[in-house]
Amino acid sequence: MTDAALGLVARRFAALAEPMRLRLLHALFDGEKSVGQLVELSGGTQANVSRHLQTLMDAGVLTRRKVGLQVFYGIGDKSIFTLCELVCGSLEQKHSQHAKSLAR
Amino acid sequence: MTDAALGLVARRFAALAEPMRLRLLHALFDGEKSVGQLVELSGGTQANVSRHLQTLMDAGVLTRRKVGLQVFYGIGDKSIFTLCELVCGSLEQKHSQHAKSLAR
DNA sequence: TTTATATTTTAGTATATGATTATATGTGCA
DNA sequence: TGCACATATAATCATATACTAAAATATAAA
Repeated sequence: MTDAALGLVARRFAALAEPMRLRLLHALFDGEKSVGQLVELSGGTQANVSRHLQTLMDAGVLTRRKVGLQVFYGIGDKSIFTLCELVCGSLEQKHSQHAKSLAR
Repeated sequence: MTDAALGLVARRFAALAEPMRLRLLHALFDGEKSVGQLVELSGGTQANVSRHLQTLMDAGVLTRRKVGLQVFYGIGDKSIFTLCELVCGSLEQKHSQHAKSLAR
C-alpha cells in the first residue's frame, strides 16, 4: 500500500464520516434530488447542505445534473450502498450483542 | 435513520478516515501483532501508534490481548476487510476510467 | 434590462483531531 | 526492592473542518 493510495482511501472514508453527509446520502438512496429538496429533507441550512454536497462531489461519490435553476444530485458510486449496509449491519450486531451481555 | 444511528455510523467511518490507521489495519490483515511490531511496520512513533490503536479500539474495530509486557492487537470486526476492499475497488475503477479518458 | 429564485462561494469563528515530546503506568526479572 | 522494557497518557501546538451569515453567481421570467 503506497502513501498515495492510503490517502485516497482515507479521503473516501472521511467523506462518509459526517452525520449530515450521511443524512444527505440516505435521502438520495431512492433517487436523485434537488438541493432545495435535500435542504427540506435534511433540515440543514441551504449553505451548509450545498457545502456538504460539494464535499461528496469532490470525493467522487455523487453525480450532478443542472436543470434550469435547480441542481440535482444523485448517488454516483454504487459501492456507497454496500458500505453503509456493512457498517449498519456491524453496528446492529454489536448492539444486539451488548444487549444480550447486559441481559445475562 | 435517527440522529444517534447516524452518529454511530459516522464515527465508524471516521475511524477509517486516517492514513496511519489504515496502515495499521493493513498491517493487521494477516493476523494480530504487538504494538512494537506495528511501530516498526508503520514507521510511526510509539506514542502516535498507541494513540491510533486506542482510537480504533474505541470504534470497536480491534481486539486487544495482553501477554506479559506486550499488547497484541487484531482485527475484531471482519466487516473491515470488506469495507476496505470495496473502497479500494471503487477507487481502482475510477482510476482506470480516468486513465482511459486520458488515453483517448 | 430588471427582478426573483436556486445554488454556490467567501470570510470568520469555534471545535476537533493529529503529531510531538515528555512523563506515567504496568510488568517481568535480577 | 530496584531496574529495564513495553505500552499508555498528558500537555502542547498546528492544522483541518463544520457551521453561520453575508455576498456572489447563474438562470429564468416579467
